[in-house]
Amino acid sequence: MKPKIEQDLIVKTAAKLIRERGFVAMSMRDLADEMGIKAASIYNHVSSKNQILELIILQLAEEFIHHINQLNQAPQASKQIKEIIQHHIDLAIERPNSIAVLNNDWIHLEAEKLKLFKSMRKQYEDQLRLIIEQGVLEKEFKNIHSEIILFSLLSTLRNLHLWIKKRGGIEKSVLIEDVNQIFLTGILA
Amino acid sequence: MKPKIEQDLIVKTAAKLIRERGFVAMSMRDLADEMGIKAASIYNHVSSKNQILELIILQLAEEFIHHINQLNQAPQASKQIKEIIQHHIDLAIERPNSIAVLNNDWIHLEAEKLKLFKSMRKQYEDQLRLIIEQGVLEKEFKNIHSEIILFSLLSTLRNLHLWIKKRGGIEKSVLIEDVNQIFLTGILA
DNA sequence: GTCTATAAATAGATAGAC
DNA sequence: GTCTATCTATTTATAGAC
Repeated sequence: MKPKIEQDLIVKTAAKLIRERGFVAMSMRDLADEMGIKAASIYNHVSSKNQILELIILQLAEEFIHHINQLNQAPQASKQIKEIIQHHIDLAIERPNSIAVLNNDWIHLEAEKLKLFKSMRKQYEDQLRLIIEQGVLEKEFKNIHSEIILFSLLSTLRNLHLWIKKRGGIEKSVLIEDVNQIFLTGILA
Repeated sequence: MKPKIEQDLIVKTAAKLIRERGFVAMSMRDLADEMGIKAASIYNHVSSKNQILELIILQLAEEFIHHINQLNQAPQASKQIKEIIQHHIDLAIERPNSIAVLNNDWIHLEAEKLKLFKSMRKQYEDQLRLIIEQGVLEKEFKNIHSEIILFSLLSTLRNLHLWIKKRGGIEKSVLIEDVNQIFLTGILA
C-alpha cells in the first residue's frame, strides 16, 4: 500500500471506469483487466475498493474547499463568482472523471467518510451562499432568493464536465465569458 | 405481470429506494422488504429488476418529450422557455424520485432501452436547442452560444428535485419567477 | 509485488408447494 | 399470487506459492 505512483494509476484508471459504469457496477476484476493485472494485485496498493472511491472524491473535495477559502473577500461578489466559475471550468477540463465520480457516487462512501464528504460539501455551499448574500446585500445583485441563485449556479458548474466532453469545440475563455454573462446579465438582449 | 396496480406500487417503491441507494446497490430483497413481501413475489408482477428501471425512466422521458412537442411554437422563445421551466418544476415537485433515477441510473438500462433513452434525450435537447436558437436569431436573446445556454439551463432544470427536497420553504410561483429571472435577465441589479 | 486458488457473502432469478 | 428453498453466477477480499 506504499508506492504512491502505482496507487495514483489505480485511482486514475478507476475514476475512468467508475465514470463509465458507476462505482457499484465496476468490479475489481474490471479494474484489474483495464490495467493488465489480476484483481488480487490491486490489494497490494490499496486496502479496499471503497478506499479507491475515497481517494477520488475526498481529494477533489478538498481542492474545491481550498480554492474557495483562499478567495480574496474584498472585491465585488461578481468578481468572486467569476473566479469560482473559472475554477470549476478548469477542473472540469483537467479532471472530468473525478468530478463525475464525486457527483454520482458519493452515496457509496462508507459512514465516516460519507459524513466527512457531506460536511465538506456543506462548507463549500455555505461559503458560496455567503458571497451571493453579500452581493444581494450590497445591492450588486437583484433581490432574488440567494438559495435559488446558489442552486442554479452550482447545478451548472457541477455538470460542466458532461457538456465539455460532448462539445469540446468552444474555447475555454469563451466558455468562461458566456457562463458569466448568463448568470450576471441573463440571456435577454 | 398483469395487475397494473401492484406493478405501479412496485415501481413507485423502487424509485424511492433506487434514489436513496442507486440501482445496482438496491437488491430485489431490499425492495421486497420495503414492501413487506418476499423477493420471489415481485417476479409475479415484473419480469426482471431491469424492467423496473425501464418503467421508471422511459415513462418519465416520454412525458418530457410529449410536453415539449406540444408547445405552441408561435410565441417568443422566452415564453416557451418559461413554460418549459414551469413543467420541470412541476415534475420535480410531483415525482422527485423518478427524476433522480432518470438522472443517475439511465446508464444501467440494457442495450436496446439504453439506445431508446438516448434518442429520446437527444430529441428533447434538440427541441430545446431549436427554441434557444430561434431566440438568438430573432435577436430576442443575446448572442451567446446556444449550446452554452442549453447546457446551463438544462443543468439547473434537471437538478431541481435535489434542491426542492432540501428547502421546501419557497413557494412554487416564486421559484418559477426567480429561475426565469436568473436566466432571462441575470442576477446583476 | 504478482500470481493462482479459494473463501464467504450476496446477487438475480426460478421451481414448486400451498 | 405468495411463500420456502435453491440454483447459478458474481462479488470483495485473503492465503500462500513463486
